Amino acid sequence: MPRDGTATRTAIMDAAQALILETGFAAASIDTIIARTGITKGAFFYHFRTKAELARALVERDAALDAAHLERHLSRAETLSRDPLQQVLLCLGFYEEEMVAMNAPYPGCLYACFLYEAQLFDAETMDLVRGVFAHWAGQIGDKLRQAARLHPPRLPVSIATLADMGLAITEGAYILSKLRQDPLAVAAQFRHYRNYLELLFSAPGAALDGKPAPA
Amino acid sequence: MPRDGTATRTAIMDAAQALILETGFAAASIDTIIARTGITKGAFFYHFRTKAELARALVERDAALDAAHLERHLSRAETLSRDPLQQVLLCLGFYEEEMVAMNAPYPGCLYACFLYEAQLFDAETMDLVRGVFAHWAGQIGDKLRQAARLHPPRLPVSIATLADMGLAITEGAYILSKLRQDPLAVAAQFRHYRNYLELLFSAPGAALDGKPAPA
DNA sequence: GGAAACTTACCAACCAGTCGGTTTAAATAC
DNA sequence: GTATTTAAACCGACTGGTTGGTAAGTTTCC
Repeated sequence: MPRDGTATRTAIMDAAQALILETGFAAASIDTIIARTGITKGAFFYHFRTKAELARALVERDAALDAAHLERHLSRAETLSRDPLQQVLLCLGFYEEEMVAMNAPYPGCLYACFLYEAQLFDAETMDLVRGVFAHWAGQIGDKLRQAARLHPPRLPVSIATLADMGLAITEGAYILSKLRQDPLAVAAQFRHYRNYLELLFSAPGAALDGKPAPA
Repeated sequence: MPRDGTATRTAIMDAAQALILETGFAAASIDTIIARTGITKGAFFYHFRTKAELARALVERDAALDAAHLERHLSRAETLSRDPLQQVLLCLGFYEEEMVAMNAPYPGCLYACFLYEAQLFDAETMDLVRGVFAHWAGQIGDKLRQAARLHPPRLPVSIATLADMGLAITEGAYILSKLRQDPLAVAAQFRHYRNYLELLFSAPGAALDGKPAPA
């Protein structure tokens, strides 16, 4: 067996993803990708038959990472608390912690990037993106539905759109963060989402103090 | 004076914007734009010296429309209520009404689209986008700051990021709406934003009933 | 007639993708 | 322990189609 090509493959994918988030997919030429990776055209097309195949591979990789990410946070929250509401709040808190720790401005979300060039991709690739969103909202939605049963919400809300709100907040905050070059923007928005859930599911007169959000 | 070219100019811009929201800016070729507009290449380059100039014109047009849009809603809210909190809630309600009335799935936001291809545009064009966001968050932030003075928030929050949340929710909801081809997704998310503001600025034991949000 | 509003024909640069050839290192043969 | 084999991994020149942009001429309307 000859040398291992997986390092090259991931190097291509890393360079491609970074470039795509700078210029978009259409303008991210293969020539630039291979120049940044330090390889040649032949090597690229050995690993990916077409540019579309690279796109799909990138989405698949991110989807797997994100699913594992959520699973990690959720299971950790489930061991730390028995209350589904607390589990959601903890899980969102873990995401927030990571975002606070971020120093570089957020480069953007590949899913959103691809969505805004949607016509360039085959249906299967976009279905993968839809699947990522559906999975996240589904998992969080399940928890929220359990939470709503135990803690009647103070306003009549649809749980499905409430779970979607996490996705919307995330994507919107990525845009703000990217536009303003502000690494903290995402954490701040996540905090507001968590605030909303706390207020929504708290008893009418409950005291809601604690460590205030940093400015 | 020869014939009027403004009709052609707006036709180009309309066709361009629609196409750009389907494929992104880079993949929206001038050839396709002129084919859809029903003109020739010469006509295009008579109205716009470069493709970048078209991009800037599109952003400028949308920026002016959005500013007028906000101004209209805000002044209407200001005549309907004297309380700054109610003014914000009314203003957001007006946005929501429009989004509920929408039947076609949202095509996407030009600002976000351009942001995800940011490197293709000159700094001035992206500054225009930054300006649009800053203006909206500034206006709503002013109202929220007045509201917070009259109605102490139930949780310690940063007003600036609270105003930003409206932008984040909007952009995120556009993405959800576009991905799922769901015209109602934007209204649902806006409703949650309004819920959050209501809960945040309401007295601890206040009754918050009213017409429930539609499923 | 004169200028704004267009048309047509054209070009150099860049694009994704191809193809025959070369290098590399592990497995096998001796 | 060294020579040979073998296929994966990689190279780089090439191509046909598309791109943004140009320039010189034509139409339209006051």
